[in-house]
Amino acid sequence: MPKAQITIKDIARELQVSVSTVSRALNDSPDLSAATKKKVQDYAKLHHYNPNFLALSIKKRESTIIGVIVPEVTHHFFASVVEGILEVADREGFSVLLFRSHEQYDKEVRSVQRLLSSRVCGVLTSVAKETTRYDHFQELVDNDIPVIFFDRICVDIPTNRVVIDDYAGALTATEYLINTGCRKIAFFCSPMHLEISKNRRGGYMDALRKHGLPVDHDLIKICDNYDDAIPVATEMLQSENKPDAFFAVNDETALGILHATKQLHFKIPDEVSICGFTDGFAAIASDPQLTTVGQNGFDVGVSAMELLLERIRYKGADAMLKNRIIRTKLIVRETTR
Amino acid sequence: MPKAQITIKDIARELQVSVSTVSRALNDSPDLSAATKKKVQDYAKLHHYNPNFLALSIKKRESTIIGVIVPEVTHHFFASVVEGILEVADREGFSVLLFRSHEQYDKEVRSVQRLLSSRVCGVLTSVAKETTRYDHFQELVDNDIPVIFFDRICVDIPTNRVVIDDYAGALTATEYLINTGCRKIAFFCSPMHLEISKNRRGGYMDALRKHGLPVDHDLIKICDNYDDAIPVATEMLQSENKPDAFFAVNDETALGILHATKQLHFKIPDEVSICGFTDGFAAIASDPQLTTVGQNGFDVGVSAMELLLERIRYKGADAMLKNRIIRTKLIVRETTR
DNA sequence: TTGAAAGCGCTAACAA
DNA sequence: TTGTTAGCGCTTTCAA
Repeated sequence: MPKAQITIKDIARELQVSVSTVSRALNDSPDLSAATKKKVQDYAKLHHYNPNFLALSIKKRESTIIGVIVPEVTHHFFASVVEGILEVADREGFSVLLFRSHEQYDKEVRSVQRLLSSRVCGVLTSVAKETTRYDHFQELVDNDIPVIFFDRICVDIPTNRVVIDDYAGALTATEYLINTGCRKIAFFCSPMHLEISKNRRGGYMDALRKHGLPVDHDLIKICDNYDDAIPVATEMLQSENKPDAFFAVNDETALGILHATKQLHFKIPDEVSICGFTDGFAAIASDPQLTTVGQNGFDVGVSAMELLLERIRYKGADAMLKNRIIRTKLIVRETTR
Repeated sequence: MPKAQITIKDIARELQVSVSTVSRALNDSPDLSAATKKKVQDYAKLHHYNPNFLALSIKKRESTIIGVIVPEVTHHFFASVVEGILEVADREGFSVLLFRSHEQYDKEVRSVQRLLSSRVCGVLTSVAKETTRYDHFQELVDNDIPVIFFDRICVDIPTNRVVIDDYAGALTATEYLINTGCRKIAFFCSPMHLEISKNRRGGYMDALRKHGLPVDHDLIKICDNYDDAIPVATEMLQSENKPDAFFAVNDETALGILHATKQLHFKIPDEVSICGFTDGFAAIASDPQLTTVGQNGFDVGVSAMELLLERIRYKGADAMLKNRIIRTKLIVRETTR
């Protein structure tokens, strides 16, 4: 923060009025002569006066900066969420302090620390894969800073959450696979301590049960990225217990499976069906185009931000432990029958 | 910023010492008895004291928040840049206030305004497509706030820049197409007022000239996204003047062209070669996999942030109008011979 | 080794 | 209608 920008004090001095007069004029206070007000406002505009948000925050003990921590910015889903958040924030006059945990616990803790020191008025976050303790988030709550979890939520802390309807999304997708004739459906997902993994697996399993299909645990793999998916899928496809369909926790993984399947010259979707989760641009770019469960990240961001605004504005209105569920949509393209 | 967090004043009161003692202890000042220092530090730790960055900034007249404005967070390249920035920022103790212009001039102006009010210590940005006036950026410079442009730079303002080597990238890619036998190479790019368009077109044209090929302006289109590319490419492929290669300003556009080409059943790469620019995940997901000019967004972000740190730390060291050029790398995959 | 006090930019009683 | 003043959390002279 170099060469100080112009302050109300500067204006007061130049215009030979008191700082409070300037403050009132700039805040368009009613008890002020129109002439004075105009004089000050004109001068301010002319000299590009910008209110110092830092001073304002410290004085009014409330800031207009919200903190956001995401695991990874380059993941299409999280990038969309951030865009949704920025959209609402911009409209409502808030700014966003962004952090990336890179899936690491200690980075997440450090980010929370900075957020605390920055006196943000709220935090929106999706927890890192590595994280299994939640004291840092609890500290935010203890300091009365509203926390909204989205997607990768933390069930230990009672607060607002915005989740994708993982269970329903997985159930619908799996049922679709079953209804199109698949019988041995493999499931690739993230580590099981994450709620989204539990929920998606729940949907997957219930779909199988509902249709009288056995749950084969050899068909369930912890594998959630492109590179790892290729060898894992290859091995499964060459085994005795070859699946006739794959359902993956994200598009990258599904596309890795697709790659492996094509290399082994299996017909898609006739011999092997594949379904992803997310619906990023790559799902359209692939050939055959990927069937996937679309999760609208932008809406998640918008909802999370809206929930936060409610918390900030009607703080009296107790609890407000509202949750929001964002519906998914099965987008059938070419990797399923 | 709800229920005030603990302050040095609270600590001073509880410990029956003065605020200056607390301040000194927390800053590990040498002229203080070890006992007092320890007492204060222990108390602070125990009670989760977090220094108030706002107060600090206002007092020291320097903040540790940098502003970043990108056109779009969901574009893979920009998301990578943001990650690079966050990486260095985190390591060096800075926080990032993120804005998205959504390619709109007025949003960009509003973002700069907020950055000014937030008293950030520097700004990293890539200008919106819509932007043709630069007063808002000039205002940052006028207030001695270091501005670093990356990728979509602004040549009117003398400051640091980090650019992709667009010219060389385009030249290399075009030459590769020529060397593999392509003779009628179409070029799809963004609006011409952007420097990146000029530079990439420059590389494209120079490659043609160097190899004695004519520049056919019917083969140059302003078209830079997936959806628009499909009809435009389709029409070209059905015309008399059918190109035997396409070079596009980004992967999305190249993938749109790929889609159109496949629909018309042209053999790729034998009848039609395609080359993109960026190298996002979709380039790997596509089939055939996309040949593209890889631009390392992460490195751009890292370089931009490093340049900013130099500016902040050695502000005396005059000018420092260093630029950084990030090299591209032609990644040959399956859409070229 | 410690404390008192001023001041960063701003707002909001309280006075005038 | 306007000014004076205190104070938000903190650092930093200057004194003690």
